[in-house]
Amino acid sequence: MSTLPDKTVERLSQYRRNLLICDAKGKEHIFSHEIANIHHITPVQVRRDIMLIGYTGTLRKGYNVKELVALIGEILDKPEGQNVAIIGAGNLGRALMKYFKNRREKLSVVAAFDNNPEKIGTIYANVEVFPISQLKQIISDKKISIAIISVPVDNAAAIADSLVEAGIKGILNFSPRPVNVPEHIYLEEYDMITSLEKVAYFAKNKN
Amino acid sequence: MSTLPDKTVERLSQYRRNLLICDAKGKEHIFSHEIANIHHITPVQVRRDIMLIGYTGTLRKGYNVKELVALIGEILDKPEGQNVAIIGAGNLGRALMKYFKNRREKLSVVAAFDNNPEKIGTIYANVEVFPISQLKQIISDKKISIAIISVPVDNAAAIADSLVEAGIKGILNFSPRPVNVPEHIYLEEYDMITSLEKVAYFAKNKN
DNA sequence: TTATCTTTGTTTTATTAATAACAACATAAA
DNA sequence: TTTATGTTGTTATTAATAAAACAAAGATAA
Repeated sequence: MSTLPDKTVERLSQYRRNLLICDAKGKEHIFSHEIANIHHITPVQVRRDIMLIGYTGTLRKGYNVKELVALIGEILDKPEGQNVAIIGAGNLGRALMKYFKNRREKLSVVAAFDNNPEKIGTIYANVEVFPISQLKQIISDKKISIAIISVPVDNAAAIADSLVEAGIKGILNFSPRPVNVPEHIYLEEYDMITSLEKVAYFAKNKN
Repeated sequence: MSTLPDKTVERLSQYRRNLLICDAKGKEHIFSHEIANIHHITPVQVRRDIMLIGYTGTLRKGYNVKELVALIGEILDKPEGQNVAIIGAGNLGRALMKYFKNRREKLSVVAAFDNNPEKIGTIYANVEVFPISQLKQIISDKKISIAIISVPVDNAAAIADSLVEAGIKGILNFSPRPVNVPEHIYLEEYDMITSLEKVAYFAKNKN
């Protein structure tokens, strides 16, 4: 499977989340327009995404929920799983730990890091907090390939450098300043302030 | 000014953030390629965005930092300011309160809401926590036009309904299930799980 | 049996966003 | 004075994304 479009990957993740809920409710089949309604998009978009991953529904019943979930899993997940570290155990870091706890079988938060001595050694949502000085060691020991940066903005750049050095493969940066990483590392930046300012801008002119 | 492209609005918010840092450092002028480097985009993109808001730099010195910040403010901000409420004072909610504290003159978090009796009446990052039962009253009293949803996923839909009823103009939803709001309200959804799964997908095949 | 309805899968078109190309201009250097 | 350099502002092109259009197929009902 050649790499899928960015936006399709995002939507597949979202489809799966809600398909799992449908499955838990005992729903066996689902139509493209039902999926579309949940996500505020068009049914065509849904069918196109599903086409791209090579799944085929049945004409009268739509898509088999379990099968579709399984196939999205094959596409998105790495069979042997991926381990995640959260750098920064402040409010945001802890929110993330709770969020991701037992969320996905193939994606586990296995360590957190912080500089605050009071936090080191504590366990939150099953995740132990280590000192940042041990970053490289533990990333290697625990075979961590993905990191989430949730430290204050002034520390983000240094953390990113350490992560690169430690051999991380993907970074999700929540700090509001972009970080620099080499080409071979996948970097996703998300900035809450920008999201809020965007809402403010578009809400400004609403009657 | 007709409405700007989505992505341009996002970038303007980011430009401003970093221009303010430049200004604080005493930097008076900045070139498009300097801005571009910070944000990992092309100088053309920067110039195009700046063109769209009608600002003009000088040929040899680039853009005047203070002037550009002021103009972005005129574009993004509402002159009389906008008030924000955060619904859900858990880890994520508190992270947001801290994040936005004194961040923008024209965008102030003026109330938080939660159902937990222990949290009600407490003040975090200068923001008081009110019971959700008072949502409508306080949104009206404090002239709040923007809300951030950071409650557990099962409560998000009901909160969204209340917010709509309370006359909110824009919503930023951090819960992982999309909410339904009428057309006349601006809705931005952001889902951390999707971001992480996206990083995992694209990092998966890195060597 | 035939017609109708509904839904999928896929191609075509439209929209949005990013990039490239380049003229205009000011400064500095020759 | 003339040429070279580097930057902006803007138009043109390309790429990415979403939407529309529609054929195919199977179920249902007439």
